[in-house]
Amino acid sequence: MREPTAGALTLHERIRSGIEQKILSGIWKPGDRIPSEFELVEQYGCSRMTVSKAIGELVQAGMVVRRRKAGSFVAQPPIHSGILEVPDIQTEILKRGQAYGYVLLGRSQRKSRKANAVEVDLAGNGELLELECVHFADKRPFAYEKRLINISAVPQSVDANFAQTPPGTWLLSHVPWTTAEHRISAVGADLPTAKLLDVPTWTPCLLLERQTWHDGVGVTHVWQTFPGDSYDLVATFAPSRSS
Amino acid sequence: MREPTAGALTLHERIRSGIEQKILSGIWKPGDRIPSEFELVEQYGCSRMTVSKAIGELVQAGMVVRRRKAGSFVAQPPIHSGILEVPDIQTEILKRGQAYGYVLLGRSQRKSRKANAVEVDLAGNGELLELECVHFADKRPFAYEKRLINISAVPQSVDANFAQTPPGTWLLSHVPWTTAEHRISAVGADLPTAKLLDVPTWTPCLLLERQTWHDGVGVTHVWQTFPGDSYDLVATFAPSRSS
DNA sequence: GAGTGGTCTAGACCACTTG
DNA sequence: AAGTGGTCTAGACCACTCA
Repeated sequence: MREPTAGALTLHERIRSGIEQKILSGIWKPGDRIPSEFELVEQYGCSRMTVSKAIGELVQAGMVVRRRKAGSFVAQPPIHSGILEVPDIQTEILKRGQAYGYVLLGRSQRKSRKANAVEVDLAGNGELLELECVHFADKRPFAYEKRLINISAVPQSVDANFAQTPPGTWLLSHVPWTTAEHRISAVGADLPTAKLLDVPTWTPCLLLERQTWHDGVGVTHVWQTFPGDSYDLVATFAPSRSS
Repeated sequence: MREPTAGALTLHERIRSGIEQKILSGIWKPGDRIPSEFELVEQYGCSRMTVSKAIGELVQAGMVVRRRKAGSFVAQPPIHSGILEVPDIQTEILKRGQAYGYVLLGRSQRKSRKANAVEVDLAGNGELLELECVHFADKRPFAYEKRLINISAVPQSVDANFAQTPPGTWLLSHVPWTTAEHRISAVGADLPTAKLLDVPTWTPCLLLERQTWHDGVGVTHVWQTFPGDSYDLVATFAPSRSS
């Protein structure tokens, strides 16, 4: 019993990894039921504790929820995993009790430019969708957004109606389980941005730059500019972390 | 065997919680060895699996590290738990390969002012230590910092030599396992700040405001102003989270 | 070498919740 | 009522690593 650490992975790690792959690759979607512990016990020919441990880790990672009698299910992906609350702007504004508005300024489809490191990093030399828009809270400009979408990662995006749905909101519901990197800095609003945001030129603004991946593939790269007084990013840390 | 869900906590939760309390309260300090699994088995009169599960959760939470033969130890507290990298400024600058410098501008001890919500929230109506300083990277101003310390939470701070050690660095090594809340916004540098940072007035700056607690008690509240072009906050998210 | 954690088993009973 | 997860036990063997 027990192979000599087969494949450098322990049994519960292999079980965990198997389920994780199904989820991250999108084969099992949020809300889908995963096999019951008994089914996995049969499939892997191990004891129930081992399966339970594997699933338990996925629960702690927030990828799975378990319900007695019902079974275990793929979790709804959190809004960028819940620590730094940088969610969808529409959601954020509505949560503040303000009216949300949105105007699409531009939309174009083109090849990524070799000279542009960001574009190459996002989409190689494939096709890009470029979007520009402004978000409004209670009729006042709240953020200016410029976004690139890697079309090969999200082919449906070419048919999406971004005149009605903001791209961030649309992407959230079409590409779950993403990894993201955020970069936050302070900039002065240049003339065109200032005009769009209805603030004086050179007003201090938060610039939030975010690159998103799904399954290792670049999905979108977005620049959002917020007037400094209209938006705070808040993050709370308790002593806790997993690997 | 097995009380009827005694105290609403399961056995492994009680074991976990017991150890956690010892760590969070500072009775067991980073690097200290915690009892071996066998000792805990005897102490709680349960099986080893149960103890192992409790410790395993603390490992996943990053509060404990286990080493074969040696035992299990209280982990070194992470720099504010590793997601939003807002570490100690000195560490950050040295990591960039720049020379670190620091000047203490002011230091005073006084009562917290009732009219000031931040001060009351931090220290009730107790004593405060107020510090102002500037951090330098390669001889150039990097950040202006204003800080309040709750003396009753960190009595040793009144004797600390902040002319030599920056308060952030000092606190990190004297008050581990803190909880923190960050608030990030963009502001223009006012005249005194601009002079200290050696930038033009009204330069866009990141304002990072951080309140820190230890064991439920306010420790420090700090405002750090960074010229917008000299500092980016970076945060990476993978699909994972614990409770 | 001996002590520690790491993993795993084959059971058991319980509690929840859904059908 | 039955199926599911939740917890726990009392063992076992292994692998690492410190003394």
